[in-house]
Amino acid sequence: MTLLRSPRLDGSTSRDIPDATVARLPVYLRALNALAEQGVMSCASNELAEQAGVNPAKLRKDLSYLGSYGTRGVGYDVEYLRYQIAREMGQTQDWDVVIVGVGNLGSALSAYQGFSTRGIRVAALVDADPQRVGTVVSGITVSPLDELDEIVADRDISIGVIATPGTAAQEVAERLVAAGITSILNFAPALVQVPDGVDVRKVDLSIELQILAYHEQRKASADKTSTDKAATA
Amino acid sequence: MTLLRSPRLDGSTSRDIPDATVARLPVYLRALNALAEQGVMSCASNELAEQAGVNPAKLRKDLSYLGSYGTRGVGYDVEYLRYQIAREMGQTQDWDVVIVGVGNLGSALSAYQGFSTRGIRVAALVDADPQRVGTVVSGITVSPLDELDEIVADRDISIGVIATPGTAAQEVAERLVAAGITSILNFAPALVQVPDGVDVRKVDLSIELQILAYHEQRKASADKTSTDKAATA
DNA sequence: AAGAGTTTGTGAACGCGTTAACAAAATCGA
DNA sequence: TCGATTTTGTTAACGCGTTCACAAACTCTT
Ligand SMILES: NC(=O)c1ccc[n+]([C@@H]2O[C@H](COP(=O)([O-])OP(=O)(O)OC[C@H]3O[C@@H](n4cnc5c(N)ncnc54)[C@H](O)[C@@H]3O)[C@@H](O)[C@H]2O)c1
Ligand SMILES: NC(=O)c1ccc[n+]([C@@H]2O[C@H](COP(=O)([O-])OP(=O)(O)OC[C@H]3O[C@@H](n4cnc5c(N)ncnc54)[C@H](O)[C@@H]3O)[C@@H](O)[C@H]2O)c1
Repeated sequence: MTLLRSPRLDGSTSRDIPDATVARLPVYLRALNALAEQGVMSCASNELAEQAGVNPAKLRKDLSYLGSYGTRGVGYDVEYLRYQIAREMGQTQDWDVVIVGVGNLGSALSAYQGFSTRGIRVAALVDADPQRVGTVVSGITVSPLDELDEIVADRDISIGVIATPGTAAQEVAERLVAAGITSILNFAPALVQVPDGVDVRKVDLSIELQILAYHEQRKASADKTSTDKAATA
Repeated sequence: MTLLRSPRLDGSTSRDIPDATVARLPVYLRALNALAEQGVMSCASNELAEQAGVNPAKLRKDLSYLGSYGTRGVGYDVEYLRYQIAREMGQTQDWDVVIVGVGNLGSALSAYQGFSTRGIRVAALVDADPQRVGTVVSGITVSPLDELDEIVADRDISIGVIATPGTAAQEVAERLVAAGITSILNFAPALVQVPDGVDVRKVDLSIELQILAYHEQRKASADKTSTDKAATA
């Protein structure tokens, strides 16, 4: 018998779920939604894993951290599993997000319709530029930076997005934390330091392309090597 | 003596660099640029590691995959190391990129000035919508999907970005591959299947926020638990 | 009721990435 | 020149994540 999980009254587990698993649960959720739309009521780990693009063993191991929601010899009930993952991910409620920096990227994020089906709602937009403040972007009026504290407090927002230039990122992070934000998604190419208890995730689109460029270079030089070899042979 | 690395004429190494290391090299590059701008000529692994936000041992281990570019008792020459990493990453040349899907996100990416300093150049924009084709976005005229093949061939583009809705992602990926693209950055919330030899990286912004929401939920329930305990005590 | 077939949940092995620790190699002062 | 000091490059231990493989648990057929 394992004592790693301690069940709670609401059915959720207190045991930490590995980071790698947490990052995949939304993928499973999406796969389950796709199956549900196709009218599939039940599925085996093989099918769900294929939909999600992962190894079936990995899928089963991931799900085992949540509990035992399948039936041996049968598989998983699509709707039931979907609900269990959604609950574990906190998707039974909507999470309000404030975006700081309403430039090209901030505007694109505000306009994105796909967040709502994933339990994310862009609740407020903030910018330092007086020219932008007061303008309406995707139906939301852009607020000045000064009002960050009230916005976060009034709407009980806990997640902030930094979409300002890198030079402003640290200052914005500090203001977000001071306002009560405890989770930050940072798009600026800059390291932000935050106190313990505040989560920061960074998305660096330049690096993604640089990694691809690296692999392209390797492919190119490998081609060259084999061509050279062929020429020598 | 180690035989893991086989030096080449141009000084590059043929040995595979671990994925985790490749993903950090651009971070080191950025840190070195920052130091160079401050007029720092030389630095120890400690200082560079702090700038980059990583463990010094990790930094040294990462750099050791490239070669032995430091001096014991002294540290690293900022400019020399910067060049070595840039060369390893393929940043001695510019990499042209084609963006497919010039909507909110595609437009934001096209407008981004930060790519150029990282060796990335948005060379072409493609969209399926006749309304968008022919319009000029960030100084680039949007081309129809039909012209993808010529664009990729003429400009010798090897990297493609998918910024279309998820439903179009697989089809777009196939057209990119058919056109000769061998690296894809996919922003659509969909799995794309590609032949061997084609690299795909996926950026899923919804998932980033969902992961933060998960941790928020855990913080909230942990608070609740401790409050409960305090109340019981 | 029992046996054949199916599929989950998990123990165990493996591999990759991280980190600590230290020998090797350089500088510096006497 | 030599010993003290600094800092790299690397080895070894550790931990996390992935994957295999299989017993346990379920269904279905006879
Ligand atoms: N646009 C992209 O595709 C892209 C790609 C990669 C990285 N990024 C990064 O994302 C961030 C945003 O990029 P962008 O293209 O939207 O930039 P942008 O210049 O279009 O917008 C930045 C916005 O931030 C606001 N701002 C500046 N300082 C501020 C402060 N202290 N507080 C609040 N708001 C402030 C500006 O007024 C502006 O509206 C940048 O850090 C950029 O490096 C963007
Ligand atoms: N905007 C965001 O902040 C955001 C956030 C997360 C994820 N995404 C994802 O990024 C992708 C793009 O998002 P967006 O907000 O820019 O969408 P969008 O609707 O604004 O733009 C999509 C563009 O793709 C074009 N398109 C459609 N089918 C095409 C095809 N077959 N070939 C070429 N072009 C085609 C459309 O004409 C349109 O211009 C989507 O998959 C979305 O889910 C966007």
